[in-house]
Amino acid sequence: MTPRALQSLVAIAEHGSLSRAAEVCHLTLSAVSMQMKALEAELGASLFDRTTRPPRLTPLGRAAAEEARALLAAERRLRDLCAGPGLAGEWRIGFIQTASVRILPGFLARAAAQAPRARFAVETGLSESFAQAVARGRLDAAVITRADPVPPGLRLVTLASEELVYALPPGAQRLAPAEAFARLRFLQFAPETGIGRLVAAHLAAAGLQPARRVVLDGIEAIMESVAGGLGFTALPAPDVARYAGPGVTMRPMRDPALTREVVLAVLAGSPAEREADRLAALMRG
Amino acid sequence: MTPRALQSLVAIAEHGSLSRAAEVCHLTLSAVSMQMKALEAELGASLFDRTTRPPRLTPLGRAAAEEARALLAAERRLRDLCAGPGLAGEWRIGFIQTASVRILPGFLARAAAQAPRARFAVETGLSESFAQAVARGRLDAAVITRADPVPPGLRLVTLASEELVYALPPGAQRLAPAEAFARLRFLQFAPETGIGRLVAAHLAAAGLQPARRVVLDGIEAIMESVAGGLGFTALPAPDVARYAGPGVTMRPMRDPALTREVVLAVLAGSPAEREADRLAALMRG
DNA sequence: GGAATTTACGGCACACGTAATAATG
DNA sequence: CATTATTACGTGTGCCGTAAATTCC
Repeated sequence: MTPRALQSLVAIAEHGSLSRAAEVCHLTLSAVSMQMKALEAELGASLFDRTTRPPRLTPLGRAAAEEARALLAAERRLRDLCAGPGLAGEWRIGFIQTASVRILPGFLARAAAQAPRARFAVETGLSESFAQAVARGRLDAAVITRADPVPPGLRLVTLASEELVYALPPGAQRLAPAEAFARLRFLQFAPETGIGRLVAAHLAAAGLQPARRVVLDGIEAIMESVAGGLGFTALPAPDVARYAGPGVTMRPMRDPALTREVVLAVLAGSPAEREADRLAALMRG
Repeated sequence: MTPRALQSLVAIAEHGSLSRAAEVCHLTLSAVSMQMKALEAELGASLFDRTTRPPRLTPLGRAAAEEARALLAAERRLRDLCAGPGLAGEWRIGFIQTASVRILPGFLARAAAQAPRARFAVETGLSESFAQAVARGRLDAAVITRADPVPPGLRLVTLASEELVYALPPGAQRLAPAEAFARLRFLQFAPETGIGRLVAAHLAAAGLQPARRVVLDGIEAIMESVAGGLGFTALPAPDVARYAGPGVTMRPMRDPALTREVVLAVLAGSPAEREADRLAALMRG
């Protein structure tokens, strides 16, 4: 049951004789004859009626040729999958929350158009666990917030650099940040997230002690709370812009400025590293 | 790209390492390693990330394993098609008109239940051309009206013996056949058909000369015409019974009696001959 | 008799096991 | 240091081409 024998069987079904099939397959008539004999022996069935010249396919032989066609089509699909240029295969990619909203849809759309032989199994989660998953090979790549130190073995490709800004609730437009920390609730993004960790470290380094603090684990929830006057926050400017309600004001951070990098993380030395730039290009748009 | 190598690839995808795959496939670790190396060379793609132990499948490798699964499933379908007992394959069978109405539906229903691995490509036509088609191998079998002499090389299995009867129109119940031939139109089934030929030969042998004759090529059309009073006819009793309208009377032929045999014709010596009895059993019900 | 298929035979390629070596965790 | 994979090497299987024998038309 070598693929070549099945190819010959299909050729016989198409051309009606072993000799013509042999020509088409660039084989000797003798080789084709032996292939068919071996095939019949292996399948334990008679595929040909040999009481006539040329031998005719039996009903079973015709059906077998049909199945052989399907098998050969599967083989061609396998070859095509690997042969073509560009991204191919099943990519397991993690996206942090902000990226799943701002990057993922465009990425999938562009990938479907420009890399039709690639499929994507996407999951959402936190930067830290994604970094570990990429390092361990459970994921091929992940879009995360860059955190120092860079885990060893990971290569990072920057997708975007985003300035963090304060978002102040309605009625607090004039409030200086220092006053805000004294007088308002600080709505803090959960510190197990990349952004949350960055903000917490920033506060500690700048010696900023919020009078009151509420920890939330969703950006949209935080911004809705800001719009509702519950307090202020510090988040990437694009997210603030995305979710800011009426009356919410955006104020650059000057204590000092803080940016977060959205990066694509891949395992250094892995095959994914060679495709990292291509993936990043699809993610940037 | 031998099937065994693909089997190994799938096993690696399932079990996560070459060594476990080798166990499962009853192969040496070395053999599996070489299979994968050969596979990558043939496909021109790297399926494994070998910077780690055990090597991990690349995204392309995972997708390739998926396609390999499909290919192996196709192989299993081919084996299953040929392995099982009973009728299998694609049978090209011809049915004459009367058989297509009275035998074909039940045959297909019983075959679907009792021979699920068989498919049937059915066509309708005339006994004579079907006999030729079976003799030439264009059809595997045909249900036809037996005609003497039996074409050489054909084997016939009787499915049914049907008496031919006269069908007389409303108002002619009392008419003796001899009178009918003198006074009524004879609605004759087209003589290129098996029944038509039989009837024509019978008339000639019995010296019966219809006063007027109309040739039609459909049994239903003939019987509708009889019911409409256009004339009388001679047809197999089951067909007359099937289509007889109100007032139509059936009268046995006594000049002398005439029967037609419905037979299954197969090519002697062909693989189909070995299945002829099984086919006939499915046709008789 | 002639075309097509099957059988016989020889060579070559290749898949696999054993064993030694290398690389990763 | 143990586990796992790769490389080296030898053997046997089996695929295929050439050529002779056979079979059907």
